Amino acid sequence: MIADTLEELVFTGDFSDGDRLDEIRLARQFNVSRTPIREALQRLVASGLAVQIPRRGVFIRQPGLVELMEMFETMAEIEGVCGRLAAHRISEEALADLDTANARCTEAIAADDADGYYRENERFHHMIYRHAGNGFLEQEALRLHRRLKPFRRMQLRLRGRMAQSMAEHEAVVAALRAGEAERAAEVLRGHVAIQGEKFHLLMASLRRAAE
Amino acid sequence: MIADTLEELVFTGDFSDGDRLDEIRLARQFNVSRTPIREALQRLVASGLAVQIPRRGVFIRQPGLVELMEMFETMAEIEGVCGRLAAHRISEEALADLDTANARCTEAIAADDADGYYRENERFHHMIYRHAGNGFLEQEALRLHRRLKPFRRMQLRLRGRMAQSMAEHEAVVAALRAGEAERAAEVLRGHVAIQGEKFHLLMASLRRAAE
DNA sequence: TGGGAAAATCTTGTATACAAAAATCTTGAC
DNA sequence: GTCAAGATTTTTGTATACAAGATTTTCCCA
Repeated sequence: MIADTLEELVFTGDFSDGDRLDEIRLARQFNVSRTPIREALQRLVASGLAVQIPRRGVFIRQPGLVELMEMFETMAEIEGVCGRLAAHRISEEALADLDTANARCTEAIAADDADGYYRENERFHHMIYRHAGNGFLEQEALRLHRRLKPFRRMQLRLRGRMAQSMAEHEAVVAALRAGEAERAAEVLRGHVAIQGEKFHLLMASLRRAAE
Repeated sequence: MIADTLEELVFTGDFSDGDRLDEIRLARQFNVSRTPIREALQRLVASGLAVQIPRRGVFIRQPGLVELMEMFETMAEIEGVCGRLAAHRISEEALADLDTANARCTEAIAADDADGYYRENERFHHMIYRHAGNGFLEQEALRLHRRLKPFRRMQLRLRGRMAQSMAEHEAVVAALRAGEAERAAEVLRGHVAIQGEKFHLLMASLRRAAE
């Protein structure tokens, strides 16, 4: 529970890169002893959100731009794999569910409801992972998806990105429905890879604005 | 350090599925207090080798056959991805290194040196991960590779498997050298997928022998 | 004799105390 | 005034004590 709260704090940017997570201070903050804090910190380290330097403490570690791009590329490849497998394994009902999610996405765009859009978008991707028909792969995909969540949301703010994303979703469903595995893989891979590129773009423009 | 030892014990089969890892007993065994044992157990849980049930303890959790097959399939897909990326990104020197590793593998087969074969085989795969040119993907590949290690070794015992595996390795290098990304991906995927199938075969025959 | 409730025991989870290592501060010499 | 060595403080890592929940045992009654 404490680990989740700390994770939230890292994601929401309350901690910045290189900050030391002081056990005693956190213990006071959460009104517990150091022991549960240490367990929470170990979880953060295990999930890659922090690094532990022996006898020095644990430091939060925000991924740099290059690492983020690597993570987006990996996510794109994994989604591609899920798409290729799903093309062979997905059921008719599941395809209908994907259509439903997409319809709700379109509604959300019309209503200018970014949160709603994001929620249904997430459902869409989770369904693809699920219907790859490989529970282990699904878990790995979910893990990485979750890790990239705060960064993925940012690029959705770009003008016209939501509509573009929707079109890509529909191409994915079309390929899956046709059972065209390689096309499904390629479309999904591109759909995620472009998120990484858009994110990169966003960061570059932000950096330029800061100067 | 204790976590590594425990991991070893799990891999070498000193613990079987569902065993409870008694903190007090382990503490006595390692001559330390419960605190470091608890930290080690948390690591095992984080790496998926054990599950923790609150107020009940942590239990070791060997993956069942279906999960293992899922893991092999995932590994095959990830290696395929590494191969596809590496086909575009690998250097001439690295290709030469792959050849060297393969040559050593052949020698090891001639000398009937299973350990040596396995060591060079591992180097081969690690190099492919490395030259996919994506540090994050590399780490993920290494993680899964490591997790599957004890099971991968088993299938190498099958008669003729080492020679077959070697031929596949050479096909991989040929595709990489030609820069044929899709072929490299397919060959590598097949190379790992067949390991899963062989492993399945082995388990089935072992089960039949037990009856 | 079987079933169930209560007590005893065991085990996890948390707090705290202590040891060792790292970081910081102080003091002295040049 | 600056640098370095030693002392002090801070901080992590480990041991131990205690609390709360889970399990087992025991005992009573039908």
